[in-house]
Amino acid sequence: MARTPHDLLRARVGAAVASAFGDDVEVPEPLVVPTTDPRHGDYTSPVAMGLARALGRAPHELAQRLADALEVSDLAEPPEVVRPGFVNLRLHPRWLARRVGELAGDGRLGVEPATAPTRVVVDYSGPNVAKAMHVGHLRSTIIGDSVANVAELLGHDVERVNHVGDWGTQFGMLIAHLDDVGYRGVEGRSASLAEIEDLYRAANARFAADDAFRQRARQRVVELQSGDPETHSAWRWLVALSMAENQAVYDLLGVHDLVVRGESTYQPMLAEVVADLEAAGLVVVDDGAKCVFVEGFTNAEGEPLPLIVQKADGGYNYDTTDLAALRSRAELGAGRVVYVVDAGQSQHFQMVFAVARMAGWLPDGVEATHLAFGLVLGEGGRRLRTRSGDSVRLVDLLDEAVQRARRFVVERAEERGEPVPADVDEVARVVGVGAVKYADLSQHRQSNYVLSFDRMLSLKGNTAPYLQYAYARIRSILREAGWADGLPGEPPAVTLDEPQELELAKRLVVTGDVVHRVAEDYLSNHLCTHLFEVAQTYHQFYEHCPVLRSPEPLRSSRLALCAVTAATLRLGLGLLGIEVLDRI
RNA sequence: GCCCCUGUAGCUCAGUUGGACAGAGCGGCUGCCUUCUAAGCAGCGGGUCGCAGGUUCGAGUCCUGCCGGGGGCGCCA
Repeated sequence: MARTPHDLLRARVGAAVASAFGDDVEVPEPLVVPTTDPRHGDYTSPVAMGLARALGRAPHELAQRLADALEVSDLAEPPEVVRPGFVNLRLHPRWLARRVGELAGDGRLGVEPATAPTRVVVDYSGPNVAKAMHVGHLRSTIIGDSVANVAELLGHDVERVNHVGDWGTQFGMLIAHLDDVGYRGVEGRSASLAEIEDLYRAANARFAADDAFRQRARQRVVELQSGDPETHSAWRWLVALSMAENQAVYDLLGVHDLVVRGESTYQPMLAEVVADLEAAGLVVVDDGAKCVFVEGFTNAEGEPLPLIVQKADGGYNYDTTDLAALRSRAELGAGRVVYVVDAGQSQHFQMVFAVARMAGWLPDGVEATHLAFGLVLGEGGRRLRTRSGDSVRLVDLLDEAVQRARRFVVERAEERGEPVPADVDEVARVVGVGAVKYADLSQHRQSNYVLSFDRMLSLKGNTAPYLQYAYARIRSILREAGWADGLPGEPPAVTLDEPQELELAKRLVVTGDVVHRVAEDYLSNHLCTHLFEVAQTYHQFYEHCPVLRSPEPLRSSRLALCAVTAATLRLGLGLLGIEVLDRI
């Protein structure tokens, strides 16, 4: 049983409705909502207004009956019935104080495990072989990693899968081109990804212009698919080089446990996938291609739009691969499969999910979700590009953020006449990368996201540096008090006499609600807002309530508030994949 | 042409399954560093929630239409 105020009040109001109006009334949702205006208390129940019509009574009267039946004296002030028919609830300081004391000894900060843990596959990042990761992969990686973190905290069996683009017709031309420029049989040599990208561009150009080359490229695809050793080893060389370079990005981002299971993984299953679809009577041959038509999807001419599962030339495409991957994941026991892929693919995923359901590969209990996200835009509101028009490489973007953070730390030290900290590189990395991640995650996932170094590193407002700074400040106090390694024994009694203490406690107590909400809607910006509010409320507390200078037992009570705040920030930022520092 | 997303303060954006007088941050202006990190805090200004209808006790939120922005639309992934 969750013990967040929202959950508790929901249960109490539910019980009160049953006792006041009988079990058979249909209870209008929501039972309780947080208020927007503190004058209305902390939470309010609008159910009386929802019941007014069904029961043929005035809302105000029903609200009064509800309030009379409501048993909340242990956690809230007496309910207040107001105007149209709201029942307002204000949390009792004593309850809040006790709850904060409990959180001080709770590593989960009141985040209860999921009631029905399942296997969750999170498919994210998905870079392409022979291409440097660019900003498009940034959001997928950052968002996907956070989704996985949240699911993990709730006790799900989480699998982080990197569906790398390591297969396809493009390898035919690339390998054919390698032959011509002297790369044949030189798998031992090293090459930068930039070099490979140049080769890729050149291959592309030739493929478009040269018939003979096109023929050889196609031949190479056939050889690759049939497992020809020489072709295969060239392919493996490309994959290995690409992934080695990507690894640097993952290291910088602090992304771990991401298991590569690329498109090539599913090659052996494709023929069977198509055969099974045919056996199920779902396949229609159209212009030589094997198609599955899905109701409700049309093309630009208004004609039915198919998912093409086998091309006219016999080859497979990513529709087939994604079907095979989804089927495989369901077979391996996934209860939920989450795809973190840009919004441009949403029709594709809708169709893949639909076909998988038609084929019976996705039982009703298995949930497939496309977590769509918007584009990364430059400051002008256009797609982010370099001056030369290329897409921005992820390493360059992250490096710039880290460099800017470093410059700030150095400049601040100079202003204060202090030496530059010895760990300036570490601080710069944590702050710079954290800023990039937070700027993304604090934005609504579906909207296009305007990337601005100035804003994400502005160090003021709703940014990672602000939160990291708040954390470091708290840690400084805890260190001073000897609390840095944990509580000195049992959680101390907490008192909340100052308004700033009370406000802080109210924020600290709802982390469980917030995390569970984010686990459901996958909108990390709600978690960001919560952390920002916690930090902001903490800073107000910090200004008005001395901690170390206060006499006992007030000192310990305030230290407990500090400890819970620090732990909340660390937990929350951790869920976002953002590190914290004891000193900044 | 069809489908999806989107339009909220000068700028960037929040706004929980419809709930009370729409909120932040940035930028602008004014104060606060012999006191636990001023990357902070306190305060002042600023919005016909794209437009028009509709549903409802109640609409930024739901429905319809229109206007503007983004993305997608059969053998690339």
